[in-house]
Parts: sequence; structure tokens; C-alpha cells
Amino acid sequence: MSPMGTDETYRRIYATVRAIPRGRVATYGQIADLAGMPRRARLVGRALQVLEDDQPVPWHRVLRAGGRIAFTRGTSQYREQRARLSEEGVVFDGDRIDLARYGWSDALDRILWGPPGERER
DNA sequence: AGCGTGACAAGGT
DNA sequence: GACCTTGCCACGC
Repeated sequence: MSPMGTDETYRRIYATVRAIPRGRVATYGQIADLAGMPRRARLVGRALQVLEDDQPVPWHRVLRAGGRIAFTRGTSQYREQRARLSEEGVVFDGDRIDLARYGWSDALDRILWGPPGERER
């Protein structure tokens, strides 16, 4: 297996990605920041790349900074991610997603669902 | 131990 | 936005 430090790092990245709500998206850099690893966007990509299929991590909600899917258009991976996002109601504008509308932010979470602890329903 | 590669990003133009 | 440069670093060879 991989070294301990690396495993723990990936675990934290996966935990952060799991926090992205359904129907919303986040960028690689944003996940890195939230996981406490500023400037480690590439590591987030690496972590998702080695993700096992059976792990419950919504990898499809992670996009490039410009709001585009990281995979090359036309690949099966691109189509898979796009299909999953569309199924969650995320609308594409060409090959791009409007981050101002679908981007995840803690602030928006609070507006929509209230502060942690008051999220009944 | 280098070196190229890559699910990336920030900053400047 | 686009494009380019620089920073980043795990991984495979």
C-alpha cells in the first residue's frame, strides 16, 4: 500500500468531496483549500483518479476552476461525469457549468439550509 | 536520483 | 473569458 501520510491525506480529500451537496459542484482548488491543503489542487485530482469504484465519493461534483469537466470532451469518462451531473439537475452551458449558480459554498449552504444543527427536514 | 507527466490553479497580459 | 508562465508534487520509469 501507499505510505501512511499519503493515505491520510487522501482520506481527508475524500471526506471533503463527500461534503459537496447533491446538485452542486466544487473546484479542485476549492476542495484542496477546504481540506487544509492550499495549492494542492493536483493532489485532489490524483486522489480522485485512484478512487476505488466502491467508495461512496461524489467525484463527479468536482470541476476545473473554469467550470469545466477535467476530462477531454468525448471520452467515456467525460460523458459519465456529465450524465451524473445532469441527473442531479446541474445545467451545462455548452461544455461549461456556471459556478456562480451551481458552485458550492458554505455561505450558500447556510442561506439555503440554515446553520449546522438547525437543518431539520 | 533525475525527468516527464498529469482528473490543477493563481497571477499577469 | 483566453493564453502563457510559474508553482505544485505524487508517481512511474
